[in-house]
Amino acid sequence: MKLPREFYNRPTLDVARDLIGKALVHVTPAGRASGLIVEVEAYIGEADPACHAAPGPTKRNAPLYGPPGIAYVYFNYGMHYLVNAVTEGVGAPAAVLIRALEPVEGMALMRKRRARGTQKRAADFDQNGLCRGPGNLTKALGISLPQNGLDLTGAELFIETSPVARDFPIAWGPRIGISVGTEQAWRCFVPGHPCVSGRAALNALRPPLADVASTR
DNA sequence: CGTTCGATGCACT
DNA sequence: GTGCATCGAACGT
Repeated sequence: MKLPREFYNRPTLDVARDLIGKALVHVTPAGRASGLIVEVEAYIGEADPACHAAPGPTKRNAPLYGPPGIAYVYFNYGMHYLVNAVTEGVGAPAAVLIRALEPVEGMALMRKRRARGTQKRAADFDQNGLCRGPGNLTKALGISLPQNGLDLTGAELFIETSPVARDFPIAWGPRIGISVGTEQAWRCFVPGHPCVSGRAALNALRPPLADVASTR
C-alpha cells in the first residue's frame, strides 16, 4: 500500500517514526529498486538551524514550503544527492531525510549503480552496505535532481507498506553530520540494524528510548 | 579500535 | 569566496 498524502500531513517527528519499516521504491526503465527504511532524520521549520529552511525561502528549498508528500532532493558536497519526504502543511517547511535502507528489491541494479564511476565492481558491494548512508542509498536507487519535486503518491518514486516489513525496535539520537541543532534528538533509527549508518556508539540501544515501529 | 582529510560542485552571501 | 544534512581511504593509538 502506497502511503497517502495525509500520512505526510502530520507533525514531522510522527512521520519520521512511522517511516521506519516502510519501503522506499524507485521505478525506472532499468527496473524497480526498493528497501525498508531503517534510519531517518527530521528537519523542522525555519527555527531549526540545521533545516534548509533556516535562511527562509530560497530557490533551492522551495519544495519544503509546498504541500506534504513531495520529494525534496538536493546535491551536497559536490558529489552526493540526498532525498527527503516533505511533511506538514503548505507554508510549514519541514521534511524527513531518508538515511538508510535495508535492500529488498533490485539488489543487482543497486550494485551496478553503486559501482558506476568507481574502480569497484558490482560484486564488490556487501548487500548490507548498498543503502547505508543518505548518499549511498540515492546512488543505489538512481535518485538525483530529476526526482526533486516528484509527488510521493505518484508512480515513479513513492513509499509503501511492504509485505516483507516486520516490527523494528526504534531509538532516537542526535542528528549526524551537522554543526548546529545537534541538541535535538531528531534522528530515528533501528538500533543494531546492519544497514544503519554511523558509529556503533551512536546506534546503541538506549533502553529508555526503546520503542517499536508500527508495520502499518 | 579511533580520528583526519581529500574529493568535488553548487547554492547562497 | 564559503560552507555544506557525505564517503571512504589513510593514518594514528
